Amino acid sequence: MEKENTYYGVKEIARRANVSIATVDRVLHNRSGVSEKTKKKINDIIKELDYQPNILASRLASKKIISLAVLIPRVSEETDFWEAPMKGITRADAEIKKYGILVSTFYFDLNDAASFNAQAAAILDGDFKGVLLAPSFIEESRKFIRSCREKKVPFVFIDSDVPDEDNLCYIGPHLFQSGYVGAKLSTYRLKEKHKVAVVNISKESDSYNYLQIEEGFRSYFKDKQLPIEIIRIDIKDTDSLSVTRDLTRALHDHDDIEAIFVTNSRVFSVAAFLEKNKRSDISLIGYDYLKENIDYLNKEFIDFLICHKPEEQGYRGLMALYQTLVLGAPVEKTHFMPIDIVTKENQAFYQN
Amino acid sequence: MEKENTYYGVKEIARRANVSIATVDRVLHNRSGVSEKTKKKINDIIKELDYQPNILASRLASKKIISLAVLIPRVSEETDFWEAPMKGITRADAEIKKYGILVSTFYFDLNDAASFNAQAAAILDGDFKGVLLAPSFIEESRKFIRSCREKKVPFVFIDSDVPDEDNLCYIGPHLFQSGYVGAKLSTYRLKEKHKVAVVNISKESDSYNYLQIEEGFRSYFKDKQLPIEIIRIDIKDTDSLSVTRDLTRALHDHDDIEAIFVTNSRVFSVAAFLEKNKRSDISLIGYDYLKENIDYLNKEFIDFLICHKPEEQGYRGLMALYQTLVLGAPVEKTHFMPIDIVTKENQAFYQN
DNA sequence: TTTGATTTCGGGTACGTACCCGTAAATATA
DNA sequence: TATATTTACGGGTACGTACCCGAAATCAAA
Repeated sequence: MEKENTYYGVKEIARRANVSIATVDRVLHNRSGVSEKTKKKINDIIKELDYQPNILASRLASKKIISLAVLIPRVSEETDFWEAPMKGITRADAEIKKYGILVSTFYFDLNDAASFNAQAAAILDGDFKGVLLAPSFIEESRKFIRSCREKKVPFVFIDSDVPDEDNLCYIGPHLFQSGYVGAKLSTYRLKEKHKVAVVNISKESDSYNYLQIEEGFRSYFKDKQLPIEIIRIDIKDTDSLSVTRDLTRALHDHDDIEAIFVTNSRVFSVAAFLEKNKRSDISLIGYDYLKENIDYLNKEFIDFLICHKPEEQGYRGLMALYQTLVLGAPVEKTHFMPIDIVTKENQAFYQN
Repeated sequence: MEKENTYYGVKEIARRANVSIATVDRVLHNRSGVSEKTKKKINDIIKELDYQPNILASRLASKKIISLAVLIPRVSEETDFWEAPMKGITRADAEIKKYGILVSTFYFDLNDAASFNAQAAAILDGDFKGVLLAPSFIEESRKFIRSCREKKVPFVFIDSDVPDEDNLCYIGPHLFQSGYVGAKLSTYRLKEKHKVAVVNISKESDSYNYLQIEEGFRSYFKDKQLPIEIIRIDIKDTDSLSVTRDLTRALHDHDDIEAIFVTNSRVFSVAAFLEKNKRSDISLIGYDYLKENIDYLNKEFIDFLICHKPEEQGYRGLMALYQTLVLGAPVEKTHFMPIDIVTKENQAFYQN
């Protein structure tokens, strides 16, 4: 593009190196057929001119399709949380389609690690140039990304991190600090009893994510040296009967709980319980901008929702792959999402 | 691009219409030299095929530069609020530069409407295809955008709206609801006195923006039927001596104020006052993610900052012009920004 | 030295659109 | 009717890069 005088094209490089543009092109794309001497000469000029490829021309001319795989949980009856990342992915897909990018989505069942493995295998069978994944199953994910690494396929994590991996990027919350924020929010309606509950509604009580959130939650009270008693409530069965049974027992054993902090998006089932039992005196904090949660927020049975922009995570995850594969631009290794505080008053304008 | 079988190019349209691609091109760009009969035939085929231009090819081939003007306040000694929108604008500029877009920025002084007019005139003198502006001066803005409208130059507002104008888009907060959120936040530390102050630190006490925020603030207490007494404090001179003088007087007259809501980003000067007078018992809420404000947030002299993502506004404003001028895509008339609640605990991850 | 194989290199075409310029056809004027 | 003007249309080139294929040069083997 001659619209900017400081940009040179392959023609100028070829002129200075006394070769054809075909040779310059071979060097740019690391194809064979150029002598080491010529290659060095061209690379020096590329560096000297700070050559920047014209992406429009490049993608127009190239017949290569860049296939990307997305590996995320399927939207389930229990939670439609995964609708939001998918929405972001669809948005990014529409934006980058014009560059010859083809996105394929592979869903797995959050309750079935075998489905994750099956879809991971399908991805490895295909010719994908990049992978965006939610590493819900840590060990299975490690196995999958080892294969990606061997094939030199960049991968991006969303929603949760797998520590010490060579991922291109992690885009998700800082979970410890998220729990810390939860603790602060649970103090706003504390009166005198100073007892709060941490509720984990999940088949797995000690997942890596949950532990970090709880650790952050407890740290707040320790840092502030607040005389708060924290009751941990584990609810393994996620159906509403079980939630009712377990909460009934816990609130009977601890009848002076003033606030409840739910560590994931199933806070609506606690809110339903509080509504049914006319316990609007208990402050409730949980996660995620889901329709059920918003409904209880508006009815004031939930005080705060903590949200990490899952839609934006999906969008940014795919854009990170585009940035590295198409633009050849650097990507920030870790992108922590904001820890958003959503209330009844500001929820209408929340951007997930 | 034959990568997607459902996309047809100008060649296919020409083939079906039995004309050359040059004629198709003339129709696509509304240039003269095509008979009505041929034009209709081509347009019918365009509609039938749902032809979508290849933007990469289009901008590569076109020699036209699309100039956009940005008209925003200069960063001042009083506030560097306007750094953030500029940052977003720069980011968008880098992203869309490859499409042949040239962005020029015109700054005005927030204390001098004449500077706004001078820059507006300079913009009208140039050949700009779109304008992004902060309509800080309402009447001057109306005059400017009337000229834009006559020249058929689309314009986008950020930060505040000018009602009933033919702007392409408004990207900014819903100010009434923002004040409403501020009121809710001011209740969290109310104990018994139930008296709160609304502080306006500005040369103009009745600006359109301020009035909407205060109206929202008052509406919250009215809606909840809370027995709250609201004290309005107007501070016309914005230097710290005046702030100290006016706050001292106000707190003397109302020594039972439990919370202060500042209607703009100058909340740091109230925080400085509270710090100096050891008034950590007063809850303080204000606006904007500025360094001074964050410092007082971390020292717990500010409880909450309400933020509207000014950087994102700048980014989206410019992207809206790109969308309409380059992509020919529809743009949503009003885009209300989130009303973000920033606390000491979540500020580190806030995305402005 | 001759022949065959491999490597290096460049011309040319392609991508999908933008736009210039020349030519033919249609229309207006003398 | 002849001439001048205007309109409609198409061929061709351009944009900056990607990549194929053929030719020339170099290297290795007989």
